[in-house]
Amino acid sequence: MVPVVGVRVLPPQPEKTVQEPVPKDSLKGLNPSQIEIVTHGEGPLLVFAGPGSGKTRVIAHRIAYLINDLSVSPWNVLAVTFTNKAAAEMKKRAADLVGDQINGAWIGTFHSICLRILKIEADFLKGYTKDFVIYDRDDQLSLLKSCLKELDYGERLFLPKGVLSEFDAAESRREISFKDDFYGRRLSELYNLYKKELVKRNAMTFNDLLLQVNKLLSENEDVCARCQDRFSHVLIDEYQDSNVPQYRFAKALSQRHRNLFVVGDDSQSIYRWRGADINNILNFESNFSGTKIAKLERNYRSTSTILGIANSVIEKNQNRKEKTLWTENPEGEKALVFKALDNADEARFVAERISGLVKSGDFKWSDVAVLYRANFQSRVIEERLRTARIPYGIVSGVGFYQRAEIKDVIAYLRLIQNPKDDVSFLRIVNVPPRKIGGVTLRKLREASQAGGFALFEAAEYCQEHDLLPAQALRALSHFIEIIKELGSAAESQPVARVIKALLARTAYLDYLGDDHQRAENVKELLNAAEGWGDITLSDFLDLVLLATDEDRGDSGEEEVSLMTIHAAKGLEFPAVFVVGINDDLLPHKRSAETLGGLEEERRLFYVAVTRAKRLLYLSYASLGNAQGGTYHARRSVFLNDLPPEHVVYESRKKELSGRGSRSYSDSPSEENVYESEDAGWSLKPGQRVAHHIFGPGVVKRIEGEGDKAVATIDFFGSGVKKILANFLTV
DNA sequence: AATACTTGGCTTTTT
DNA sequence: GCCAAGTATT
Repeated sequence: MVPVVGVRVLPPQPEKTVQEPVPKDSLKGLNPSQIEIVTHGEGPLLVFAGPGSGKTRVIAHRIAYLINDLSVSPWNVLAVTFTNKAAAEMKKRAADLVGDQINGAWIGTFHSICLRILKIEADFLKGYTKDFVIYDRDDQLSLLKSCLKELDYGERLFLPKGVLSEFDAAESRREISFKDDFYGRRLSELYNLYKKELVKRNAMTFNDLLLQVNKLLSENEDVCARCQDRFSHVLIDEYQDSNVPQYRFAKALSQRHRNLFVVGDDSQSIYRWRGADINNILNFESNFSGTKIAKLERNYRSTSTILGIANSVIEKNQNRKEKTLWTENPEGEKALVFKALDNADEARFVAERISGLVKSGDFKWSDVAVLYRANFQSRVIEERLRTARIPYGIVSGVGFYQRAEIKDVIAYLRLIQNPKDDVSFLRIVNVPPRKIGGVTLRKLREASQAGGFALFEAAEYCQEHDLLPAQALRALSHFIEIIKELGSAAESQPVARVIKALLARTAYLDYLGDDHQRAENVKELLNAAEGWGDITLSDFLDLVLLATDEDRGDSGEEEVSLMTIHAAKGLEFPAVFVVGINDDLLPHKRSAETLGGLEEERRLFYVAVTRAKRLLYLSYASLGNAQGGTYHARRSVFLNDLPPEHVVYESRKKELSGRGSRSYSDSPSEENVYESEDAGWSLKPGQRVAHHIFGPGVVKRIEGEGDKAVATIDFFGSGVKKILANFLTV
């Protein structure tokens, strides 16, 4: 019952506005710091909300407070999140407090909000019509591939995936630009072509939704004023995950009324690799003058033991806002650190313990989660859980809308709505097979380039002017006919009818043959369309293209959840196993390549630890096996940061008949043997060391101590480099 | 259009 | 060392 640390620092209370502070329902069940936040007056507010501190609750209550207590019209409220799931949750929680009024407010993801704005203001868009479609990653890749073909750069230098991530990186920077070197200039040329082609196809990428709105807001005063007036109160969740365009969007919208309410936790910022900029939250104060700051540090989720571990893990990071989680929850069990012989042994440990937990009667399968750094790690675990007959489910994987059969149907719908969509055209022109092959397509492409129109238009042209062999023409005419027919159906009928007609007309389900799962998926899509009632094709596409698998994680199924740590963010489980806490894996070896990479990995570990409510198991293998052979694996440096009083160490003894033979010790002394073996801080000049990327070398100089020691190493072959001692093998 | 062979990549992934 | 995607071959 002892709080870990009880000191909370709140800034001086902002002066209360004229509104009467009479607590209504909107403040019911909140603690004092939460109330202070919910009843914040005017101006920007930044809330640092630790894990399990009631973050969603605070946002929902804030919305309710604005509407119920301050009589703000729901119409003036904008609440933004990153995922559909979070948006749905927020809306539901707010609806519980304000009822139907919530439907007046805009609550959604950055992308869905931007899409709505763009559709409303479509007249002011340059180059686009309001029928524009959204390209997902696969669509972008196939477009990019055709651009690469057109420019015909050197073979292997420009891999579509790599180029696309360069583009993503560029678009999340302050200015979209590339280096002025051989590679950069070409990238830039490629980028311009790619963007031009997107406009030509009347298609936007996910990024474009943000960029185009920002462009409108900055270039069109009327649109900007309309938006600013409309959204007098802007709320943003998970602010630490925002990127530069998202920050600009928030800034532009809130410029007039300055009521920007953001909630986040810099310690849970784990998405830098996809553009999130932790500085958005760290520099919020300087970006928005007059900012008030609040912290939510009381945790309602975990035992004080787990929080003690979490606190001491994250404390090692330099680039963070100081905060300390505390709780009035019981102390709970100590966390178990398990040293396994290898991955298989680790999996065995996990399976054994899960069985034990469930046998004890205190836990259901669904109370347990197994978390790992990288997807491939699930394989060994799965194998073991299967043999142990433990039901499990993998969270994530391919989303519903990513599946080939779903994308096919959607490609039909998109082409019907937007005949300029070449990517969709190419996807389905010969699906199901209708004898339109490479030769015909090449001719079509030539015609489209010569005449400056889209492939579908080129097909129509060829049809009218008899420009192709009779056989190809027949196949093509058939296809054109289907699309046109469905197009006119779409004008008067709801999507469900259109999809039905489309399936019938193309015999798509026959094409899938006896693959029942895939046929089921298509029927599921049809069900979804029917569920939306009289929705139009265009609205349906918008919904579907921004949708993801709903409810991940808590599927309600009676099974153990397996997922990456990234996928686990925002979730909680009574018992959590974090596996593979080895150097090179967590922290991942590639994290050493970027400045601040190690800190992000530590935040990832922090996120993993804070998912646990009651029991926490941390395991690692002493023998790794990856890419072929086995190798000597080191335990993660992060395990050095666990407070001794909160953990218990166990390891599997070698070569004892296996089953249940473990050594047990109450102190980490046994582990310390490994620590001194593994740790990088016993380095001396002249010593030979090795680095996983740069290979063997000799230590020249040491600066700093312990974790932060930096060694200057002369690598055989790759020259002199400065390396964090932690990343070296003695 | 289906099949065998080659090649490359191998952290995390939402919208 | 394994898998997926792309290419060549029939």
